[in-house]
Amino acid sequence: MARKFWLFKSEPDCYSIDDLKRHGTTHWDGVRNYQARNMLRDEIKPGDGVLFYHSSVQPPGIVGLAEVSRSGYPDHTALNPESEHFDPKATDENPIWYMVDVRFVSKLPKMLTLPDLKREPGLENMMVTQRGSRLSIQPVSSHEWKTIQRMISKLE
DNA sequence: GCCAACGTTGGC
DNA sequence: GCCAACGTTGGC
Repeated sequence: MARKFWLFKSEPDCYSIDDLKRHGTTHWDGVRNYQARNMLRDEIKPGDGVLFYHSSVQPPGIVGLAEVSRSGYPDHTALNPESEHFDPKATDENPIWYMVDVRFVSKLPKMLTLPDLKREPGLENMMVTQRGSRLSIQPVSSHEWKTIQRMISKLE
C-alpha cells in the first residue's frame, strides 16, 4: 500500500517537537474524537509521513516531520483512572480509543506558520487551512505533502 | 480572554 | 431520531 500523509496537532505545552526530538519515539495517546480514532485504528500505517503541528500558540504552524513507527493499538491511558484521558466506558474487550507510535524525523529550521500555509498556492483545500478545522489528526494529500516539502526546502 | 465552530449528550 | 444545551478546541 502506498505511503500516506498526516498532520498531527499538539499543544507544545503538552507535547512539543523538542519533546519528540528528545524521546526519539512516542505514543500518540489521548485522542478522544471518533473521526481521529478511526484514522488511528484503521488507516495510519508504519512509514506514513507526519507533519508535526503546534496548536494554541501564536502563531500556530508546522514545526517538524515525523514518521509512523507502529500502527494503531489500544490507548491504555483510557483504562487508567489516574490518567487525565481516562474514559470509564473503555474496557480491555472494547478499548474504544487507539493510538499509534511516531518517530522523530526532523525539526524545521523555523516554523511554517498557518498564515504561510494559507498563502501558499496549492494548499487552499488543505484541512488545516480551513476555518473551524478542529480535528487533531488530519489526512494530508500527496500533493499537499509535496508542496510542503518544497516550502521546507526553501526555509533559511 | 473571547468566541465561532464543531462534537457530544440527553430529554422528548 | 431530532435538536437544544452544553463542553471543547483553537485561531485570533
